[in-house]
Amino acid sequence: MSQEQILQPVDESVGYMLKKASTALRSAMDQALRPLDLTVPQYACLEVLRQRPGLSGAELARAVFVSRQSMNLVLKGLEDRGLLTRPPVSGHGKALPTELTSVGRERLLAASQVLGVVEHKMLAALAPAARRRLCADLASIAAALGDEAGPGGS
Amino acid sequence: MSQEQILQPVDESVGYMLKKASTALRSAMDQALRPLDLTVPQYACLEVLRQRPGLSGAELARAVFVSRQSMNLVLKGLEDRGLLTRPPVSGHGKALPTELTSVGRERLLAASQVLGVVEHKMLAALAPAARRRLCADLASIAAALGDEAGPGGS
DNA sequence: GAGAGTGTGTCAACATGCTGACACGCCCAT
DNA sequence: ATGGGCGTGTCAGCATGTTGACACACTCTC
Repeated sequence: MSQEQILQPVDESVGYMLKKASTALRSAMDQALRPLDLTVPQYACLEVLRQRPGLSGAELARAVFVSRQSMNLVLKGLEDRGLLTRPPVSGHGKALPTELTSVGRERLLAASQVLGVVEHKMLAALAPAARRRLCADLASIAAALGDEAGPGGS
Repeated sequence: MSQEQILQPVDESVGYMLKKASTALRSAMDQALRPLDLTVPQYACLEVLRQRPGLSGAELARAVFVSRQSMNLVLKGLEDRGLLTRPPVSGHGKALPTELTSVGRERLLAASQVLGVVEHKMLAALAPAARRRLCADLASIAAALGDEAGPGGS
């Protein structure tokens, strides 16, 4: 029942620093993407879609850690702007495979380059080996906490 | 103009894993705190307040990465439940030093123990040295991206 | 062929959080 | 004492995201 390490300052807590780093990255990405009229979820959606074309909205949602509904809004916005296409089926309940348009691919490329700058800035102080180690550690954390994290819908 | 490392799968992107780990942690903490009727921001608020009693709402907001307004709602909720006290001043524009009540300290202790389990689970695969290294790396990332991240209010 | 089971897209309601803007108190320089 | 600058608390409006629920399509089993 001893107080263990409860007294440690928050700056030494992995959880706190994780939140801090994540918030900083999110903010930096948002700022970098603003000139391109893209939000972070929108970019993430495009990026996942490039790597795995034809994905349905629900699968996309799981990959980007949002709910199906939010992803639907994102997709709607991107579709209206001509960055991706979905087969215009009238009925519900049918998977709508989504694909990037050439405009979408182009926009994604621009976004990748802008975000490359951000990532470089973020990792400038870390050697390649340290980066891989960090990535592996983060993966370990995510796995240990149960992979089914995030908003799982219904 | 070469495609550089654009083709790497998302699983090897530090940014992606950072988001994934952060989401997983947030989800796990939320679930762990639910029985105590506390949300993550509420817990964070209590924890910071324990380490630095008498903090004003705005300072608290910066420490927890939320806006003053959100923090105000959090504080209101916690005050109504008797977990903390603020001097009931009528006018605006004056800093209201906040302090934990004994009930608040007690609740915070319970939360710390519950979250200790989560943290242990999260870091089980990492040796102490690796934990410190991870923490330092995350701090490095946050610093490199500019410390003034997060919702900065007006 | 009929049935359950799973996955999907959509609607409504709700919760959370932020941006913008305002009024007020404190502090320092004049 | 008086003015400006800064920090703070609060209000209104809006955007985003989630939970819960429903209708429909596909597949597998009997």
